[in-house]
Amino acid sequence: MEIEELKKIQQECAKKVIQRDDFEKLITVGGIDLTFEDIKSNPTKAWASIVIVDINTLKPVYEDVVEGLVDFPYIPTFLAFRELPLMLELYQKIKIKPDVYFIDGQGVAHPRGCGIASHFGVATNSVSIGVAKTKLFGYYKEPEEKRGSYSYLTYKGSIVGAVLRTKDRTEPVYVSVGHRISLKKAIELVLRTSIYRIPEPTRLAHNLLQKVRKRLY
DNA sequence: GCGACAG
DNA sequence: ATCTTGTCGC
Repeated sequence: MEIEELKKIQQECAKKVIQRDDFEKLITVGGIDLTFEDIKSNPTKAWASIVIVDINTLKPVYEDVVEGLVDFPYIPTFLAFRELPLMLELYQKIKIKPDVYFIDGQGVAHPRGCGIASHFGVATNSVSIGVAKTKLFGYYKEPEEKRGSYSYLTYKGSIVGAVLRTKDRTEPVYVSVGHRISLKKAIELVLRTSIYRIPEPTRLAHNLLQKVRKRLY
């Protein structure tokens, strides 16, 4: 498929994104992550996992894994075309749906307004938030060193996300609206679910995958 | 033209 | 994302 067509898909997706709170409750949070058996080869075997935690205890209440083949390469700004298919398989498989999903990567903090977190939210019509470890798009000033402080990610005068410190004196994470939630709530939720730098749902989903990849699970 | 560039 | 042990700092 041509790159231009993929751009159009992202532009259409961006039009559907809802950047305001559109949910009843926010009790369970699911973190989704992917890992690859051999990132050098294409296609490569991969696994997607989800760990759902209760917002009050931050303890897992459900976890699941799916295995599949990924044949699309990693191309900056087109991550969704590589990782979304397996995430959607996982979505279909899970017996319990969380109230909100944390997706590794950007939401609307994307050149065409539809990073993988927004793409996932729109595709499944669910509430989603993008939580990335590094920046893809936008400008910002370094937030204060204390946990909870943040600065906005901006582009051409508009706010596209936030750079949030989830732990004192630790590198911040990049939060942006995925779908059906406001940036304000997204920031609050990521902070509330963070004990370490990476919020618990995502951190646990990542840990689970490391075990799966090493056949320890 | 040059630099940046989620995972 | 992944390859990898020890090591520095809270």
